[in-house]
Amino acid sequence: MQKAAHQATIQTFLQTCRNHRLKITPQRVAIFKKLTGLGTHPTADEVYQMVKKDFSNISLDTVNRTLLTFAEIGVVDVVETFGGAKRFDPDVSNHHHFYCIQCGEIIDFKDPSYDDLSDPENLQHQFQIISKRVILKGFCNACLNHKSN
Amino acid sequence: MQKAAHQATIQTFLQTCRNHRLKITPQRVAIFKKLTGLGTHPTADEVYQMVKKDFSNISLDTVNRTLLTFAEIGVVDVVETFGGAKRFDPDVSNHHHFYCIQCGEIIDFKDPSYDDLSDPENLQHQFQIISKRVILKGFCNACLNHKSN
DNA sequence: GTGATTGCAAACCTTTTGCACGCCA
DNA sequence: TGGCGTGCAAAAGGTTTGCAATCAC
Repeated sequence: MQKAAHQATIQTFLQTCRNHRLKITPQRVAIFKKLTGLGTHPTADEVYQMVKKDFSNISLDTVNRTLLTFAEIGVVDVVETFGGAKRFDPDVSNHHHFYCIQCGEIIDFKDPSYDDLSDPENLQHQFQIISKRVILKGFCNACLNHKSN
Repeated sequence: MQKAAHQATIQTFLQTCRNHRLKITPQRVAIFKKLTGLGTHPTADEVYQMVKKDFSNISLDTVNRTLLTFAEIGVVDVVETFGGAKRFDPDVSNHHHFYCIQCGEIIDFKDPSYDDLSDPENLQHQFQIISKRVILKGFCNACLNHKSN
């Protein structure tokens, strides 16, 4: 639950924007603030619905473009999905994902033994590996409980 | 390269259809045959383009629905993507993926040390884990070569 | 001031749905 | 024969693009 350690603060966010010559607009700040502390992996539309509460005339396009820009500068990650809309992860630290094949929820988890996987023999000489993530598939707690009812 | 071991033969495919009370139609057989031996992860439209050569009046809808049906009965997998169209994997055996963040290509690889990851402590009691896959991100060989040119 | 960014609208791509016809079991 | 599966068309959902007005620097 040490979420703070995984996510950029507003100060580092502003600095990241400056480093990339990106203008600091109210829209970008509002979107960034909504993302901090989220434990979920919202779609652009979900972010739009959240931000709209504070910023009633923001457009979905802006949210979309902003999230893609954030992904380019490393403020968010685009996470793997199995069809449907793109999903964004405000937690860019090293972690892994559990995907529920029933409800589609993506659940973050940490596991030290997954964090130091070695580079595979047959790839490491020809490919440049930047990140490694383990994806588990199965049924989440909530869906298992529904089934038994 | 022992692809044959990883994919269903036409006989087991037909049996799988029967087991699931699915009718064996020329469209389904044609789609299945195009998928066997593929080392790639085509979209529905890519499969449609391939099958159309032999089956000129098949519709994209049928290909789409067939691939979803195949996923339900375990003949193909829906693989993780980072936005864009669904991609299907005819190889349903245990393997892992390298994702090139430049060209978007998904490259299969095998790695025995990745195959026996233990279930994570904090999830295994509440979640039912069905499969584990490692996703590497980075630059593939081809993209590295383009960059240096 | 000026170039990046925004909001709007339209276009585009992919997937889903409804329906009548046809074909497999 | 009966019902599943197909092809067509339309709709829906998500993303991208072009453009004029606006805003941050």
